[in-house]
Amino acid sequence: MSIFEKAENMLSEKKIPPTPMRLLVLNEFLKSEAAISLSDLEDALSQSDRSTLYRTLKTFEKKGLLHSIQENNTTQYLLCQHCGVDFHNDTHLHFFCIRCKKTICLENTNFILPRLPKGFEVIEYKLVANGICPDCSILQ
Amino acid sequence: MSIFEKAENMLSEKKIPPTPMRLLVLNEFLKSEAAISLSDLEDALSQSDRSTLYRTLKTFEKKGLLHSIQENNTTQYLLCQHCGVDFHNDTHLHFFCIRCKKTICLENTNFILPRLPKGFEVIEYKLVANGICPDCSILQ
DNA sequence: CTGTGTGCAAAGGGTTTGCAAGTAC
DNA sequence: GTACTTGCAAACCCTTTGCACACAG
Repeated sequence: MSIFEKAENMLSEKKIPPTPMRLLVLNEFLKSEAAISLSDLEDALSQSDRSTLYRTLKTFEKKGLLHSIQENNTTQYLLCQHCGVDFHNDTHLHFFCIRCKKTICLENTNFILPRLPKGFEVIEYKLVANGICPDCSILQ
Repeated sequence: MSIFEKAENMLSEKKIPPTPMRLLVLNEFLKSEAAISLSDLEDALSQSDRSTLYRTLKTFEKKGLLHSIQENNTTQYLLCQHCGVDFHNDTHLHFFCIRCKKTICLENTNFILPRLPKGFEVIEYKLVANGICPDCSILQ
């Protein structure tokens, strides 16, 4: 299955009508290991319009294809692992490297979630650690 | 001990030279249960200059008096509990209410932190849950 | 025809910096 | 005098929206 077919499948799974623009954007996420911000996307798809990219990201997030983390004064988007429409389930840790400014998901780092005080209804967890990633650590 | 004296003590503990401006800002944090953004601070201290407030917040954060969380497209600052200069130790959960837009610390919700893959050096955790807080939940 | 997606332009908001004047040691 | 603090102004960047046009069912 090509990456293109994979993208189409992912969109239809999430009930997102596929368009060339959306396939293009989703391909960027499939190619990337790190989180992608709107600016990153503009750079990668320089011929595309910013507001279209913005709305594409919002659509993807709303439909549970992407989740977002705010760090470094921007919103960074990552592919969801186990999210549904209007339902996010990303209780794993994200890592933001203060040197290379990349954000990645750390799979297999699920937290044992604490019990919250009565009355708090959690919709979504956004768990970030920042520090220095292995690549930047080696470079000293 | 007055709130004013308390603020002075806190500043000197963190080796931050006390100025009227800084005492004013710290008082806002001592009065507030919720996180405070730069905009909030501007509203509360409307006679003060934005960049001065901005630099005050940055100084406080750097010295370990405040820590920050990014949510709702802004940086929100909260009083640290156990942080030192250039050393943050806030592994408790923060809660951002999507209705009232307030962010608070949930004390006594320390996570059992997962073991990270080799090579990742964590400087600081920023753990946020968003959802609906008890106050807003009651209001329906 | 109607709802959806896209492109262009602009507004809005938050963050950050340069510079000059003021203050403290 | 020197270092630090503050105020003013402006720049910068990211996010968001309005509107018109294109496209698909």
